[in-house]
Amino acid sequence: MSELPDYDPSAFPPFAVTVDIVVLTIVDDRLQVVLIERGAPPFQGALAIPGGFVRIDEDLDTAATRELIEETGLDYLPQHLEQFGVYGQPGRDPRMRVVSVGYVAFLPEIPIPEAGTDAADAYLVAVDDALTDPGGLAFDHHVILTDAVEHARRSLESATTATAFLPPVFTVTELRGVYETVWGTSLDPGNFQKKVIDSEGFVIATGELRQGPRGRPAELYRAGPAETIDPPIRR
Amino acid sequence: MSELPDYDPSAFPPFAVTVDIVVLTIVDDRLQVVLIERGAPPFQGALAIPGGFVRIDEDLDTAATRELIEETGLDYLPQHLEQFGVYGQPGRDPRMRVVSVGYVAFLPEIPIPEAGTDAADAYLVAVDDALTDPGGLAFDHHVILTDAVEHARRSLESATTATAFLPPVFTVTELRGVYETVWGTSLDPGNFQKKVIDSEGFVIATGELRQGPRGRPAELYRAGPAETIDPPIRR
DNA sequence: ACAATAGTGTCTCTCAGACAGTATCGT
DNA sequence: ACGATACTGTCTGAGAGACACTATTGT
Repeated sequence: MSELPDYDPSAFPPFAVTVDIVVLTIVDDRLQVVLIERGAPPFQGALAIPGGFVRIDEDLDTAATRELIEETGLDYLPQHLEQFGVYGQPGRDPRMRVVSVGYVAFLPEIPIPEAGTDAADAYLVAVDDALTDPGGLAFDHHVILTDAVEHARRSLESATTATAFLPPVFTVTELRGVYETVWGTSLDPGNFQKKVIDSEGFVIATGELRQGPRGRPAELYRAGPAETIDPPIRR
Repeated sequence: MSELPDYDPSAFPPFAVTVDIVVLTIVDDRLQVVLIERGAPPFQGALAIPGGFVRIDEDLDTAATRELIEETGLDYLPQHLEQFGVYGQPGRDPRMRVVSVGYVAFLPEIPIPEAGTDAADAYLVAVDDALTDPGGLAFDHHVILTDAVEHARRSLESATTATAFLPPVFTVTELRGVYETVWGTSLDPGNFQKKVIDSEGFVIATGELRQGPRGRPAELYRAGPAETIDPPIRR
């Protein structure tokens, strides 16, 4: 079958469609992901990326937003929720044919509830730890998490998504910390400062200062209107 | 419903899953796309991106490859077939809930059959023409084609995908023509030459020459092993 | 010789990276 | 005063773009 006209609507192959949400945040200078513990087979007791069925009258993005709010108890609409891939290998769910749309969300360090609205327990796990054992996650979630992190790393290069990891007001040093944590590199503070300030619309100075425990007070910024960084910041 | 354990496999929302293949090629220095004419409602007589149902035991990439071969009569495996997005808006197909996975393929100028294995007529249409009228394509295929072209444009910047538009052996001028056609810009011949030759593993000199209708003969190259271009070629 | 196409050399400007230097705080 | 952190200035080298120049063909 290769085109729509000649099909029987009652005989199409039965698929389930789900969204999986990779919620990334930075805590203790480590990139962390929200994982839930599965309470029933298959993969009972294993950690999994939160997700759920798309409702029959619901848009994919809407389903992703709904699931994110259900799982994290978020009380506002996430700014950065991006689709990064589709996973439909037959047998990836042993019970039936499931096609899953992968989304990645960037959140500031906020209180993530230990359990969502459903009975499952939710945890914040360092990405490095979650990926050490290739079979440590349920289903094909090891691949999905790997792809999500790579998507996030690339996104920081030419998009202004890094600010989504931070509260509304932040310092340049904190922004640099996001890059260093997500990329796993260290960046020159002086050069990063100039690059960010020169990049039109990336950050906006508030005029306020914040005093840290030591040293000169840092100027406070908020996210600017720009969505891309040109030229990009290189890893 | 937010997690898999507590669902009834016989009561999941019934979705159909399809793949849509945006086949891009360059003919007459214009970026062209393979479109088929729909023979039945809805959108009877309108042009549409070729696609079809994913079989119940078939991988998404396999389904895309199969559809591509069915639609174009290709007798080899395409090197560049990339997933670029998922389209699942309720109502995008008026008959039922269809989630479609978008793939884009790059082909050299080869004889595209005017009709595939099914009864539908197939055409090669300039992308600019196909996108002039926002309602000119069936379903949401205007959006899908727009996204596919943007994916292709970005792909040329930092990946070596441009060679997929050319035969196995080609000149640097022909490669530059791919960039100019896909990007809709004009590039400096001298600078492009140096950039491509200096880019490790992008192209490999064959030592052969090809004489055009006029001028100095051009050296012939074939695609190299590199998959990325670093630093990228900027638009 | 001349036009046309292929390819090289040269100059300039931008920008990333290295790193020294200055500013402003707490102790 | 001193250390720590924030920020600025300066130098250098890589690379993109503009463009002149050379190379090799057909007419």
